[in-house]
Amino acid sequence: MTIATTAAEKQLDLAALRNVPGFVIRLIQLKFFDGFYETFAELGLTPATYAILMLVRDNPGVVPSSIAALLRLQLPNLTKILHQLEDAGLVKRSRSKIDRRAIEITLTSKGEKLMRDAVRLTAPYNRRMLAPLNETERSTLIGLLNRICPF
Amino acid sequence: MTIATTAAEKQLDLAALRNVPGFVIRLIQLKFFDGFYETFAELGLTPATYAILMLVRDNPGVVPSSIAALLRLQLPNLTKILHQLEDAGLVKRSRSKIDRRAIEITLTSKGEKLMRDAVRLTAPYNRRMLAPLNETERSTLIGLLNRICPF
DNA sequence: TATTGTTATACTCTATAACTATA
DNA sequence: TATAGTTATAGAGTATAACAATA
Repeated sequence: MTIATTAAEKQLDLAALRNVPGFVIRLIQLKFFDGFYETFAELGLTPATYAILMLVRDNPGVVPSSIAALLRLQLPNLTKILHQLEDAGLVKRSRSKIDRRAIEITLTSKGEKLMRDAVRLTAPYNRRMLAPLNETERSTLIGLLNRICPF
Repeated sequence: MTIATTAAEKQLDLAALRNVPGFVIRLIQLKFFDGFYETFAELGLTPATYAILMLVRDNPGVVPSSIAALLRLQLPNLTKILHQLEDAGLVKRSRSKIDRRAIEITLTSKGEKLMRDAVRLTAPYNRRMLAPLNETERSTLIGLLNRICPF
């Protein structure tokens, strides 16, 4: 006989952990990541590149240090990703004329097209992840999450 | 002059990303992890070991495959952690008499004491992470999160 | 034949230190 | 002297394959 591996089968007591938001949020985040790859893998996007490209789309000329601070990435790690995105022809890096240490990041037309495709997949993805909630509850959740989001 | 690195300083447009719950949840999760280490590092706990030990506390005799399935850990990775917890004297591993392939995990008295200490820190930690919300909003958020949590 | 747990290993993500060029 | 970005590297977390013991 197989040992049951789901909470329901095993009748595990999860009451304590369910009241630890950090634990619940971690499981939800894993669910969102799994769902993200199911939805966006066909575009070659990861959660990190999606966020970076969307940030660049809405803030053309943004510099790596700003991107890193907002997305909580270390600059060395972001540098590598930006070079990959440049190699893929999705972003352009150009020296700032104001501060020649800084690199201004913008989307290429290929990058813009990719993000248009990504945007089309975003609403269905969000709906699928929040499927257990009705429209009002989704809005409430998004509002509360933004209140505790660190920016 | 220093290039501003916070969203507020740079006046970055984040409207699109704020409406992507997966993105907001990722940032919140990083905040919870940072806060967790600030609070629980003195006890030597990580988010993973906290969850494992709490699960074992409430479900003595639970087997590794059940823990792994619930916490979304791969069994080989959990095996290593469980051996570390055993070496630290926090859990006991004993062969199941029903299925001699299975290992039943229980807390030692040292493990029980550690989790009593951890529980004392949990409520203040949760309150600190949810500080921007009032009591009603915290309950609403926890309820909604549990609705979309995958178990 | 399938499952539990283990070992070994590889891969990704993240973090840190040292360097350059610019300010 | 400090900052932006880069390079190299190390560490943690996660994933996969092969195996022994048991069902």
